[in-house]
Amino acid sequence: MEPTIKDIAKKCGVAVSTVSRAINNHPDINPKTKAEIMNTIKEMNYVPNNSARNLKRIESKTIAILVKGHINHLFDSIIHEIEKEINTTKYTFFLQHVEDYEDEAVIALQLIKEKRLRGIIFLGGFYEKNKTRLKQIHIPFVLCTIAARESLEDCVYSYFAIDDYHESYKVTDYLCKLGHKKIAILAATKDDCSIGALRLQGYKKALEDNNIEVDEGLISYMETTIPTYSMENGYSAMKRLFERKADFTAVYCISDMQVIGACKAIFRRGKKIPDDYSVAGFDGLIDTYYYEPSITTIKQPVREIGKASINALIEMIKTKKSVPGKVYDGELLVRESTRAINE
Amino acid sequence: MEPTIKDIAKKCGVAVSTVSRAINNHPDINPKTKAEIMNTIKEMNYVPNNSARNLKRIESKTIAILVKGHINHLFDSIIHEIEKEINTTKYTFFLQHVEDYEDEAVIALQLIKEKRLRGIIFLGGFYEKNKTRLKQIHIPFVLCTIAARESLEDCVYSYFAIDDYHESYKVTDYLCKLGHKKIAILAATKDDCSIGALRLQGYKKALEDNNIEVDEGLISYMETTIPTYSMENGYSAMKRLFERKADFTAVYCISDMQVIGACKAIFRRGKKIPDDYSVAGFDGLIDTYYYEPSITTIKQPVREIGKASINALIEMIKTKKSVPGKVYDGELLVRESTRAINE
DNA sequence: TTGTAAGCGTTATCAA
DNA sequence: TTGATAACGCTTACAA
Repeated sequence: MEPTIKDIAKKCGVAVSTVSRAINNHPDINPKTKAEIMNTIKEMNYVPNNSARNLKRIESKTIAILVKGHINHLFDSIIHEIEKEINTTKYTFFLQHVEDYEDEAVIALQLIKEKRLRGIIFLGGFYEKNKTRLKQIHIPFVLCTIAARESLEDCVYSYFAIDDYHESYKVTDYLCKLGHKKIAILAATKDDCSIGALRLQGYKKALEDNNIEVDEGLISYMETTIPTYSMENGYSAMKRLFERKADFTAVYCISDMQVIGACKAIFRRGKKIPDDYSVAGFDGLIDTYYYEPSITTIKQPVREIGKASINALIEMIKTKKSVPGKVYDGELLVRESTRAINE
Repeated sequence: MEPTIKDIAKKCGVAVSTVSRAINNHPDINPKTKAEIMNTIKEMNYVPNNSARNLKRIESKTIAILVKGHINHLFDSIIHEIEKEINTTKYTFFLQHVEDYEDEAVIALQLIKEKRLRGIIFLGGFYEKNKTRLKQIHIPFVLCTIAARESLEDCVYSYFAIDDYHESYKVTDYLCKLGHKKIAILAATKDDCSIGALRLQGYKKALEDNNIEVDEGLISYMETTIPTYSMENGYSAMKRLFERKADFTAVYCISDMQVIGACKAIFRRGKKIPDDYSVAGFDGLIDTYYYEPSITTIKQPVREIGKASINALIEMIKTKKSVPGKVYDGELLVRESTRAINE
């Protein structure tokens, strides 16, 4: 049987409260007793039961980061920033992945109880729907890379993200200004109603403003049977574009993972980038920098978003008041995969 | 204040035990009472406190996967397999990331207490050191992608991994057989004493067996200031190789992330792959398939390793007896980045 | 500086 | 089918 605090107390001939004081670094304890206790703790391999601790403790200093969806380089960078920033404070944090089909608000609610959380950062996910659940969260939270469109009256929260619509407009417009008239897009799934939809709308508006008619034949949607926003999906979408003999001189992919798959599909067809096709992505992942040719993309300001998120959260924990959110500008990274066209 | 089980009981005019029966799907409860209880639970937004549950519960059906280090596509694939497999059983699992500087055994010990774990899968990390801690783990565990060299007498455990030394030998030997005599390697950090060291040893042995002298000038170690096994590190290591005017016709990188960085460094220098340099990686990540040119690498059998790991764990939970581990063969994926050389 | 004892929110045992 | 009640392992007043 695993030793408990009682076993330690008994072995040391002290009360459990004394042992508790020892492990929690309370000041009012004889250093000698403490040393002795710590010793037998090591000896007996005692590990305090966290459930019991959490149950009893009034408040922790813990922050949770809930990450929606699977591995994602973009989030990875943001998490890295948050981590760096958090380590300069007295707070600790932990990561929790939330599957695509799970409701992040429900998980959050559970975690709040279980860990006595002080705050939460939501990375990805959401988009309008679970507002009701969100409202039940009575501790401060930040929506990170999620532009909160409606306001949540009773919540203490904030948000930091780019404007997906606007940034998408930006790349597409850049492609137009390069002289491209036939610009294909690798979009999200057809029924997407989150960032995928926003990015598609931005593309359409840019075309429109450049007097180019939107051609449904140049829109290739993600397959639902392949992991979303993956290289595989980009490859497949590109291939389908070719198969239906679509006529275009540039492709814009709404994510950097897709764009890499798309490039490969182009190469496989014996075509060159940017000579035959100009290609652009979205997110600013390092992968596009290392690809050959390096790929033009929109860089999300991950450092700023990460930093702002955690700082706002800590501020809100202190003041118990919402902090105004912020929408950031993305940066168009012009690289080797796009070129001007003259017809 | 958050509602507790007591509040629900009071509101429904029943005892707490009845509420408990309702939320835990016990058979001995009147469906009508249950329905009523579930209703007010929803109404009051009651969420059971997991800490209290874990504290009281005798046994869970929970398995933990402890992942060492940061995001890693290789682990991602394995986790995916484990997940699929676990979902066919009555067990549930959760992922926990362990920072490079944390001791996975310590975390495991805590988790066992806190969550009443039935089993653990360790993904990455370890390598000899924390044997003492490991021995304290009295529930079944699997070392995944970690070849356990010594045996842990009192533990119920298993391991599934490739033979890093042997596989590394395999790629290097392939390069030799292609006619390359001057083969550089992008290795791990100089002080590495885990898979990085094993892969370096395999490289050396292969050269030796092919009557090629190991040239320290052709070994480029990872920088400790850059994230390990990253594209950045590969790029940097490759650049340093060029800067010191190393003479070689092939480069072997001990990980697929590094190899992508290395390729870029080669392109930046105006050289071609495989015309000027043959390039090979290690791990079999999908990224190398989508790169242009596609990159020769050693594919780890992630499906098999993932499946075997979880199946062995469940077997061990049942029988309380260790299951023999297995060392898998990697597969040499010959692609476009390597070519024969004639001098 | 230390000990006693109450209680955190559950589940499990037993009796009704 | 239900209810009362004793744990689970810990922290924390309060008393000594």
